Amino acid sequence: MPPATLKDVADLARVSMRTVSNVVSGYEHVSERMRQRVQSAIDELDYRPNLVARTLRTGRTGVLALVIPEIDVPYFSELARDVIKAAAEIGYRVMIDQSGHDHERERELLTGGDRTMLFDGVLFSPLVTKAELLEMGARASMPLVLLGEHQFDGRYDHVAIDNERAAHDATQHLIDIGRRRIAAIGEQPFEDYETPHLRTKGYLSALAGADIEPDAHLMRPAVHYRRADGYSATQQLLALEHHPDAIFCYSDILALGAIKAVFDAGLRVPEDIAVIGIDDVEEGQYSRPTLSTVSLDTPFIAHHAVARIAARIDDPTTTAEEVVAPHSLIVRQSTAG
Amino acid sequence: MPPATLKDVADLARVSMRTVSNVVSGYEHVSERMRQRVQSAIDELDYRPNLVARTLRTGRTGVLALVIPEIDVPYFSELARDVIKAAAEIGYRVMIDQSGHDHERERELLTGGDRTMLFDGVLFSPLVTKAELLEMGARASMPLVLLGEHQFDGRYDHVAIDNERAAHDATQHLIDIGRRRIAAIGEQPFEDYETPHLRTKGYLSALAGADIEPDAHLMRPAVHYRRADGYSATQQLLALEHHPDAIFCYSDILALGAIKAVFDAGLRVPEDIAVIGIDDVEEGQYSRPTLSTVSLDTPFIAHHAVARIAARIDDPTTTAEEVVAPHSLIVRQSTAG
DNA sequence: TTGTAAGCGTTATCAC
DNA sequence: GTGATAACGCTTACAA
Repeated sequence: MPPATLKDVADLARVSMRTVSNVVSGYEHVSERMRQRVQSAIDELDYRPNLVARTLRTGRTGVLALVIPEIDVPYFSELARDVIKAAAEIGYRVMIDQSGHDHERERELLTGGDRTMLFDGVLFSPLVTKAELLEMGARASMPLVLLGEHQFDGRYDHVAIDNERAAHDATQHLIDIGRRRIAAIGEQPFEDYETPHLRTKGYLSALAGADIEPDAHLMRPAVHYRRADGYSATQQLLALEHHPDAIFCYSDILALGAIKAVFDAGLRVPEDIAVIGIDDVEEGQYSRPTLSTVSLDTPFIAHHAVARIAARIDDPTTTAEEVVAPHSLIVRQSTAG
Repeated sequence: MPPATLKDVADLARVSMRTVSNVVSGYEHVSERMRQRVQSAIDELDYRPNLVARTLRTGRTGVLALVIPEIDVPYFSELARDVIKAAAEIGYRVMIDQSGHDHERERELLTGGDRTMLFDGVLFSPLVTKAELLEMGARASMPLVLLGEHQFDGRYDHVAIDNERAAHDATQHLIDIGRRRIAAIGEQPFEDYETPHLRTKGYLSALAGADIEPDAHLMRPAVHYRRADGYSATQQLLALEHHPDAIFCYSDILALGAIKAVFDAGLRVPEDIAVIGIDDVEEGQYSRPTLSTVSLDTPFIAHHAVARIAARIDDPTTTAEEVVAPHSLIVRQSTAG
C-alpha cells in the first residue's frame, strides 16, 4: 500500500485538499471542528507530508550542506556535531559533504554541481585559495557562510576565530615558559590558504615581540592536518643539529602526532620539547601528556554560522557579517614548566 | 535570473522536452545531430537538472541516511567517512543523522518521522533493544540495513562483525600474556542491547576456557562509550581491594579513557595493567602507550552495507542477508609483555 | 472559513 | 527517433 497523500486524507475527511494542507501546516484560521475531523483522518491513514513535493512547490528543502575536508578529523567531527545540533534547533537538517582536499570537488559543491536545489544553503569550511574563493563567489548560486576563513570582502558571511591572535597566544605561551627555539608545524607554502598564513603571521609576531630570530629550519609545512603529518614533520625537526625546545602545531592532532614522534625518539614532552596545538579536541584531554591548546568554542561557531545562513536564506540581500569567535589558551601538561 | 529549466533548453534548441530529457539522462536512441543541438543549448543556458523535481517524479532521491549515535565518536566518524566514500562510488549521497542515544529519536528516524521520502534507504547503527527493533520492523517503510547488530531474524539485512568472537579474541590475548584478573568495561545491564551482551558472552567464554572464575566486581558497565566513561569505570576498578591486571574495553576510546585513569592513579600500562579495546581507531596508533585492539575493517563494513541497501532499494523483495565482517587482533604496546 | 485549480520541473506513456 | 501531455504531491492565489 503506497503512502497516503493529501488527497487521500481530504477524501476520507470529506474536505478539500486546501483544508487538509491548512491543518498540516498549522494555519490559524481553521475551525476547531474541521481540525478535529481532518486530524483523525490523518491519524487513521498515518499520513506524512511528502517533503519532496513540498520542496518542489516552495523551493525550500530544509536542508543545509556542511562542506568539510574530512569528517574523521576530530575537529571537523566535533564541529559537525555542533552544527547538526544548532541546525536542528531551528528546523534544519544537515547533509555533510567531504571535499577530501579536492579543489575541484569543492568548486563543484559550491557552484551547485550536479545537485542543484538539494539544500537551501552551504556552510563551507574551505581549503580553497583566495583567488578561487573570489571566482566562486561569482558563480555560487546559493546562500553561503564560510567557516574558519577570514576573507572578509563583504561578499560572504564569515564565522572564524582571530587566527593570527590565536597563533600569537599559543606561541607567546611557549615563550612565557622559557622556550626559545620554537618550531611551527602547519604552514602550507605551496597553497594560498589564508588560515595557515595567518597562523604563521601570529607565530612570527610573537617571536618578534620576544626578540627571537625566526629560523626557517624550524618552520615545517604540513600538507594535511593529520596525526601522521605532525609525526613526520617532527621527525624532521628532531633530525636537525639543534632540535627545537618547543613546537607550535596548527592543529591538535598534528600536535598529537608530534608528541608521539618526540617520545619515539627517546625525548620527553614537555621536559625536552613543549608542544601546543589549536582546536581543543577531546582527545587532547586524554593524551599522555595532556595537550595544551587554543580552544575554539565550536558551539559558538556552529550557532552563529547556522544563524547567519538561516538569515541569509530568509533574505538573500542581507548584508554579509563577520563573526569573530572567541578563543582561549588552555594550558595542560604538554607545556607544563 | 532563475535557473534554466528543461523547457528553456527545449525552446532554445527547438526540440521537445522529451528529447532534452533523453539527452540529459543519456538515453541511447538519440541522433547525433539532436544530441549536439541540445547539448549546446544546455551549455549556453548552464542548465542543471532539478533533482527535487526528478525525485518527485521517480520516487528516488539518491540519498541514504546514516543513523549513528554520535558523529564525534571516532569509530562513527571513521565509519561515516567510509560509508560516504562507498556510497559516492555507486552514485548515492549520505545524510548523517545523530540519534544521540535517544530511543525516541531513533524510532522516529526509522519510521519515517517527519521527513518522509527524503532518502531512499537507511543505514542504521542502532542502540535500540531487541524488542524495539522488532516492533519497528513492522512500521519501517524504508529499506534498512543494520550495522553492528547481529539480530538475524531474516527481516533485515545486517553487516556486523562476530561480536562474541571478537570479544573472545581480545580476552584470550590478555590471558595469553599471563593476565588472570581481567576486567571488562562496557556492559549495559539496564538495556537490552545485543552488542554489549555478545561481547560479554565472548569475554566470559574466554575466561571459562582458561578456568578463570568470573568476578562480578571486575565487570563495569558504561552508559555511553566515551572516554570519560572508560575513565570513571577504571577509577572504580582501581578502588577495589585487588585491582585487575588487565582491562578489556568494549570500545577503543573507552580503553583510552581507561589508560589515562591508570596512569593518573600512579600505575602503568601495560606493566601493572594491560588494556585492550575494540574498533582500531586511528587515535590508538598515536596514544602512549599505543593501543592493542580488535580491528573492524570499516571499509568492508561500509562497502557491504551500501551494496546491500542499494540492492534492497532496487528490489525491496530481495531476501535479507547477513554479512559477517572480518576482524583481527592487533597487538600494540598497551598489552606488550 | 473553505473550495477550486494552476503550477513547481521532471519523467513516462502514448502516439506518430 | 521525436513530440505532446499526463502525472508525481504539494502550496497558494483566486473565488466563493
